This record gives sequence, C-alpha cells and structure tokens, in this order.
Amino acid sequence: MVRVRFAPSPTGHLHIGGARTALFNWLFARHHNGKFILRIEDTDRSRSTEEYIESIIEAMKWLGLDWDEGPFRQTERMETYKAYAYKLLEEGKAYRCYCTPEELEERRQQAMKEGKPPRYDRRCREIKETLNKPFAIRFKMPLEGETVVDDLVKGNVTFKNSEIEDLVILRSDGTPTYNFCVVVDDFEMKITHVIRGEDHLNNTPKQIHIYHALGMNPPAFAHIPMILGTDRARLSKRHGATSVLSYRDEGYLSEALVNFLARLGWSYGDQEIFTREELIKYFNLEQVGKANAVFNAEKLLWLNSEYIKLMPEEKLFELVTPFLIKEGYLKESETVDTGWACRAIKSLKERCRTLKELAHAMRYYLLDYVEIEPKAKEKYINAETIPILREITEQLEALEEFTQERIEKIFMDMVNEKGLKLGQVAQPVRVVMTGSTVSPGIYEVLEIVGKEKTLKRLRRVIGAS
RNA sequence: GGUCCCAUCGUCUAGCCAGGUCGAGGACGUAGCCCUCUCAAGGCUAAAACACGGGUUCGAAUCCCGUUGGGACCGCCA
Repeated sequence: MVRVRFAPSPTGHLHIGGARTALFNWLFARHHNGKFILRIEDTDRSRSTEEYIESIIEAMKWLGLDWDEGPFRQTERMETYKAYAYKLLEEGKAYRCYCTPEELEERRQQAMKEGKPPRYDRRCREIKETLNKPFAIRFKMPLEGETVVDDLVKGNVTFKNSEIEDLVILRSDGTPTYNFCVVVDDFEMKITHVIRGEDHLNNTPKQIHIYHALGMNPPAFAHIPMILGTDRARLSKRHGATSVLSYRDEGYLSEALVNFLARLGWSYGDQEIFTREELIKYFNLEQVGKANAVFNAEKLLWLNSEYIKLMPEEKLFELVTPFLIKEGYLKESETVDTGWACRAIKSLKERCRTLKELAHAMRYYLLDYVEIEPKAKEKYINAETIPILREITEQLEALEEFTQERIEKIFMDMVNEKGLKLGQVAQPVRVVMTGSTVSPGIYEVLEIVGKEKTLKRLRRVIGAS
C-alpha cells in the first residue's frame, strides 16, 4: 500500500512550488490507490501561525487535493520526538552539545570568512561527563564511508559521510528539529514514498542515518526539480503572485492551475490538456524530469482560457458571480435570470482568459450605462456618426421582436440603403453599447443587453450631442 | 568557499535509459495570412533549440570524460 504525505510548514501561504509538490504526491497516491496524508510541520513555533494553517488547508481544498489522514500537527507530538531523541542519546548515537547558538553563529561567520566549510566542528562529541549547563542534542554522523540515496527521479546520489555534519535533533528548549521530526513521523505514519522538492536532497543522507540509528527502514525518495522565476532564481515573493489563493482571487480556475502545475516537470507525450482522471491515470515518477522549470505565466493564462472555453455556462456563472459582486456590477441581493446570464457568458467566454476578465466584460450586460473610453468616443461618436446612430435608434425603437435576426436585418437594410459599410454602423453602436471598440458580435450584444437598456444608452448619446 | 543536482526553440517539454526512422516533434508566446461588424476563437504558415570541447562508434540530441553555465543546500528554519 502506497502511503505518501505532503508536509508544509505554516510559515506562509501555500505557494506554487508547495502546491506542485502536494499535487505530485496526491497524484501518486491516487494513481496507486494509496493514501495521501497531510501533516503540518509546525515545530518552528515562532514563525508558524494558525492563520497560515487555515490558508494552506483552504488552498488544498480549492485545488481539490483531498487527504485521507490528518491534518496531523507536529506540535501535538512533541513528547514522541523527545523520547526518540533521548533513546539515541542513551544508546550513544547522539550527544549533548553545550555550545550556545551565539557561539555557533560566531564560529560559522569566522569559518565563512576563512573560506572554510561553515560546519559544526563536533567539539562536544567527545565530552564524556554530563555538564550542568543547557544543552542541545546532536546526532553522531558516521565519520567515514559513503551514503547512497537511491532517488526515484535523480538516480543514485552519493554523499561522503565526512561531509555530513552532526546536526541538532533536539534544541536546548527541548523541541525537536525538522530533520529529526520528518524521520520519526514518516516512520510512524508508515510513509512508503517521500516525494518532495530537490532542496531536500542534501538533507536526505542525514535522514537516512537517523533512520538507521533508530532501527528503521527508510522510505523510497523522489526529489522533484524546483520551480524557478523568470530570472531563473527559485520562485519567491519577489516574482509576484506565488500564493495559490492569489490565483483563485485573480480569477483562475483550479482545474487550470492543477493542469499547469502537473505539466511543470512532468509530461505525457505531447498532451497538454488533461482531465483530473487522466492525470491520475497517467501520472508516474518515471516521466518526471530532472531539470528545474521556469514558471511560465503566459502559458497558465492560455490554459485558463482553454478551461473557461470548455466549462459550461451555468458553472461559469456560478464562479463569476463573486467577481461580479466584488466589482460592483451586481448587488449581493440581486438575482439574475440564469438563462440570460448563460447567453451573456456564452458570448464572452472565448474572449476571456480569467474569471476577472469575464466579470469585467459582463459589466455592459448588467449595468444601465457604461463609461465610454475617450479614444473610442472621439473616433466613433461624432458629427458623422450621430445621424447614423439616430437612424438606428429609430429603427430599433420600432422593433417588436428584439432578436439577433431582426436586429441584423435592420443593420443590413440600413447599410444597403445608404451604401455604407457595416463597420460604419456597427462600430459606433458598439462603442455606445459597450464603451469600447471590442466586443462580441454587435447583434448578439444588443439582444442580450435588451431593448430597454439599448435604447437608454443610444438616446443618451444622441441626445447629448 | 564546500557538497549535491541539472543542461533540447525565449518558456514548458517529446525524443535520451534499450545510439541509426531526428535535415529534432508538440505546446505557450511572437510574426504573417485566411475568416470577419470590432475583438477573440478557429484554420494555415513562418522564425526559433540538441551549451561547448574531447572521446567511444560505421553512426551520438541520445553513451563516457572534461569545460562552461544555471540551480539547491551548507541553521538550536522547514
């Protein structure tokens, strides 16, 4: 039985990199009919917050990454780690270190200055007696030999044991450190595959030794490449929006984000668009690449637009409503006819890349009047076009059946009678109706806006001139 | 600085493990054309890459070595 976990630390919102790690784990679990466990690594009490835990959970839910066990919290398991740490101490596999953090920091700076590796010098390792001073517990790494990490993505990676430092496993305040907790937790939670970012690859030999010292078998490891920003540095806040929830708030669909994230570092031939079922069916570690990937925001936007095109109008209406309210195009108490809203959305969906864009475009269907862009106004609403607009207004006023077909006939008749080009009529009307020179087909727009609002807007323009 | 990882179009990538079918395929983006009431969508076309140098081999994007370049880690953070 495959058991994997996603173990974020609640020191920030769930970001793009973390989300992809979570997704790969989730996909791997679902593909193998295994279990996906959520574990909150909150041993850093000073930086972890409840707010971030909630935010991470919200993001996971939004992405549809459901977990089978947890969320477990390391802070609830402090006594367990402590017991294991003291077990190692008693067995002579770890030792008390009386160096203070200040001293260590000083030595580290000194070493850096001298160009030496800034590693702990193991000075407390040989102290036999127990001193009456505050201490941290350090793990005794083997001094010689090699450790091989058999990584499912990277292959065999070999480390010299002499390069691995005696890491602190229990702080002087009695709290355990990350590298120790993961080992204990992954063992106790019976994790079979640890799939995590490549930034943890260098930690792996340390963890392997801890497993062995504790008499445990290490799980399989898979280190997936990093996600980089456009400047090729690891993706961070500097690169703009990196939190998953900010993509939700910007009008991205979770399906699109999931699809995008899946293709960052993993591929299935030439296929770009996958349903969630396909992702589960095809996902494997063999097809995960080794090279880091740059986050390509343009491609995400394209994928999002593809998903918007594929999504039924009813569903889009449901998703776009909060944006409509937020933008003030719709009052919270206001109800709109769903059939009508769907027609409106259908006319716009292939022109919008995000829900936010869709909401914005819908303003000219919902509002009574729209603001007209100055440039468009100057070009299309002037002495030349006013007579045309007046004429079309009269024609439309007389129209009983306010449908696309009838509206089109009015436009065409007028164009034919006056020897005009369609654009000479359509563009001014478009500008009056939508405030811009860009919109869906003008007959469709008029029908959806409806006779009443159409005439209102036209009259205001021709009257004002 | 040390250790570790990585290297195909600007970007995501297929191909690499089992060398020949690769004069390197797809996608995003870019440019042009078609369609057209505008903008999209759609269709067609184009420019665009095997980092470099050595081997091995009849033959290398694919295997080996080196160089260069990029990334990560080196905490009583996770």
